[in-house]
Amino acid sequence: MTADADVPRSRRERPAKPALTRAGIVAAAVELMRAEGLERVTMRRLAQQLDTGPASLYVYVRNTAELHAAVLDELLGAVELAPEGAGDWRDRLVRVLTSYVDVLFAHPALARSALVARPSGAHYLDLVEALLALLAEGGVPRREAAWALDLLLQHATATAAEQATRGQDTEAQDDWDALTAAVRGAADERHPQVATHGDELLSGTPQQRLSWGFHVLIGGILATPAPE
Amino acid sequence: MTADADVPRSRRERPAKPALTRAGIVAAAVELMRAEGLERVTMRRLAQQLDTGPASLYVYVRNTAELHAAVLDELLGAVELAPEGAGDWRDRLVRVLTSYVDVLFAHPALARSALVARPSGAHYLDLVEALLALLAEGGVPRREAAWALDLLLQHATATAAEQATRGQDTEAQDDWDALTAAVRGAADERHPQVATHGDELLSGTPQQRLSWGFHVLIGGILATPAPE
DNA sequence: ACCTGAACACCGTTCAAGT
DNA sequence: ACCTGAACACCGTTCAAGT
Repeated sequence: MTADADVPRSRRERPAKPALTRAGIVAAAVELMRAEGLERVTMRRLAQQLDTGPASLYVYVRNTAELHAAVLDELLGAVELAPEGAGDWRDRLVRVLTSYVDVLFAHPALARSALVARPSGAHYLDLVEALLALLAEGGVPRREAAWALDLLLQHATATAAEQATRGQDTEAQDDWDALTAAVRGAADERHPQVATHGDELLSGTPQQRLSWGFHVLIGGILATPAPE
Repeated sequence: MTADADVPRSRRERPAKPALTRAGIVAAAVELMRAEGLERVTMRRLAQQLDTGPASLYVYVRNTAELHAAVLDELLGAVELAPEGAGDWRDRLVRVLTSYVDVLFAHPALARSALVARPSGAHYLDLVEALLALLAEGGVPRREAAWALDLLLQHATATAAEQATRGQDTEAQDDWDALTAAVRGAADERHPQVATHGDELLSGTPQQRLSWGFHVLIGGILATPAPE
């Protein structure tokens, strides 16, 4: 309080503009995303929020993709890496992955960016560590475990990216409608298999499919040796 | 030629501007993408190419996402649905999927859009039909086949989206460098598993990993009943 | 009825010039 | 040395007004 004495009045009207730091920028980006969604986290809007010009952000962040990656890693801090309760390594593996998907589900567009620019932040490394530990506990050999890691994370991330877009967007519903229409309308001689599988193609909840996918992968991983 | 007689000279200076049609727009979009990449296939640039204003395109295409979906379906016409040569259904399944990945590899950004807005065009339906036929041939029950379809296509599409971005972009190399640096630097007590798996995490060619992924999935699919 | 000029409301990124 | 105003080169989409 007393330190304000030598700050000019004009500067005290609003809370002092905090000095820019990478951490401050990322924190503001997270806040902005929670408030308005990732698509609003642009360099210009974020700069506005921080009471500066967009050029200033480039001192601390290489580009928009790097900014989004930093936001993602921040969120990954919420993943449950050591789920409580009983269960063998498979159950715990699925629970960690499901927690990861939950985090991505809550912030749609982030999952998409995770598919494109693979993260490499501290929280992501923690997640990798936890998953590798569970695979090791299950006796999965090192090479298979390393490759399995990518497969499991890919399934989780891609599912989040797909579902996330579907839930929110209005036009995602249009996509779905178009697909169901295409499936239903495929009862011609060109697509007999599509017609036969019609109901099954549209069946199951996202949760059921995600869970089945994880079990398919775990089963396959245990049974399929990597080359070399 | 003689039909040109009653066309004013000013209109004959350049080749007659063809009437806009959805097919014409999509064809021009494909051409533009082959020449300059998907990121250049914007409404404005495409309109310029077609010698009109961007607003005119909205008469035939709902939005940019739909345009890109139409371009993707066009390209999917090149997927090898009935690969020649011997091999059981698994081999042929992997070959169809690999052909699909090859098509996406050739046009990076398209794979990303396929993950987000699930296509529903004619060529996509042909692909689905071919995959379901192979799964049926392998004795996979209807429900499992329907769900497996999504799993297989998701793996193929996501891999293409990841790899595609990595190959081209300059900053994708930066991502990779950051990741390898993170893995190499993880030899601390916080990430012992990452350190242990260091070499394996970075091992294998994209082709080896893709192929292994398909075999993991096929094995898992055959062994994992869907719920209900 | 069909088409589109012009406008609205934005973007990312760079760099010369300031402090 | 550090920071940033202003500019460059773009976007998607809408709608009133034209033919």
